[in-house]
Amino acid sequence: MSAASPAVRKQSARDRLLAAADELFYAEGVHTVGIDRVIEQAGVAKASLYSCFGNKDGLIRAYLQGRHESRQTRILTGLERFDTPRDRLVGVFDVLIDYVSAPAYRGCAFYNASAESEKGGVAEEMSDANRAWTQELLIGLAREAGVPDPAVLAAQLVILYDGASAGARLDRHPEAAVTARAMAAVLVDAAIAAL
Amino acid sequence: MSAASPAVRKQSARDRLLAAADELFYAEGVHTVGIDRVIEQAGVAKASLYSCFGNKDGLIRAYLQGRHESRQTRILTGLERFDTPRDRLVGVFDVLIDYVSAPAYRGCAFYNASAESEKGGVAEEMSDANRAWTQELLIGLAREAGVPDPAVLAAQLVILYDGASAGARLDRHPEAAVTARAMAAVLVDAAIAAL
DNA sequence: ACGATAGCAGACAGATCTGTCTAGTGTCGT
DNA sequence: ACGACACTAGACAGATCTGTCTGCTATCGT
Repeated sequence: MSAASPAVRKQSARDRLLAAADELFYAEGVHTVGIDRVIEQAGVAKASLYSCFGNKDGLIRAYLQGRHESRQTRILTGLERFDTPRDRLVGVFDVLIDYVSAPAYRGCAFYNASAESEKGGVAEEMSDANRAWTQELLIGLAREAGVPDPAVLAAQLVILYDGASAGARLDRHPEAAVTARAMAAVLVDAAIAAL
Repeated sequence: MSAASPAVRKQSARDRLLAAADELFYAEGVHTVGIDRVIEQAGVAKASLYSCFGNKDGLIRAYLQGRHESRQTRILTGLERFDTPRDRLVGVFDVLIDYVSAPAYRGCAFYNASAESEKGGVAEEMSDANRAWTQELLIGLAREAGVPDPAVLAAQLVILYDGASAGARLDRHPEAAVTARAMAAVLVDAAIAAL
């Protein structure tokens, strides 16, 4: 009962705003969706939005930051059920298959956001951070698996990952992710066998 | 001279409009760029735009149709220098490397356009046509190469292609395409060797 | 010479978007 | 009881966007 959490009553305006932005921005695009739509769905006053996030760019940043964090936990917890580094490397694609199979899947939130933002904006910055995290995750797993050149394997897996993500989006079907998982398994096993 | 070409003088308003739209829409997004920017860059009256294309959606459709056709010729002519079906399959990735290495490269025009358009719109329709063409091209080349299952190889190459395209965009560097080409070569050779 | 066609210039309507501001409400800790 | 705080409701300004409309000009085929 410390003074740490000031508003446990229902949900702060900030949280409702973020939830609405997450849904609308992802489904229809950060530029297509206007401020009014967000505050209406969140049931929040416009002044609250600007008090919490400064401006629309701040809201977009928070939206992408939230996507980044939820993706990290989704992958990390999804990987817990696998025992070996080899299985975890391939398991990243199992998590991806789940993700792109959701009916609401509309591609990579970071790619989408930067496709409709200007060069060098918030979207690019957040996307870079997200990609760096993925790359390091894969390199770390590859190193644990003891493959000769972890960075090379990781680069190849990133291509499969991006291809699966984009393909599932454009085809509106998760098949590409299933194919990518199979390709990733072959690649990982070959790299491990090359010891 | 027949009555076939009515305006050889300089360049029709339609052509200038299309050139301006191609540049601006690709560089900044179909939704971000307004009609006024396009007509200003084209040096054309607003009424001409609406007389030529009906509305903005019509201009977007024509822009994507133009991208589709120029991509077809770029790939087809780029493939002419290769002699065997095997080399042409891998050659698709050589053409891709050239494309993503251009400083103005900003990812797949169809993905970008559909990322900022609503579901079921023009962008999706044009993207579907473009992807179907690519898939059929790869299946045809794989069949010519005599691989056991052309559709499977084509599906795998599409993933590499999409991954290279998206990766080069997000990393702002063509490296992913080079890696994808190497992966494609391994895949194609393995499929041919499996005869 | 004379329509027909294509194009230009720009005002205008109506919608929509971001961001600001005022004024008021309810809840908390003290 | 009271001040601080978070929030609400909505008007408002100013910009921007799509699309229409009027009026004018130049060129081309016949």
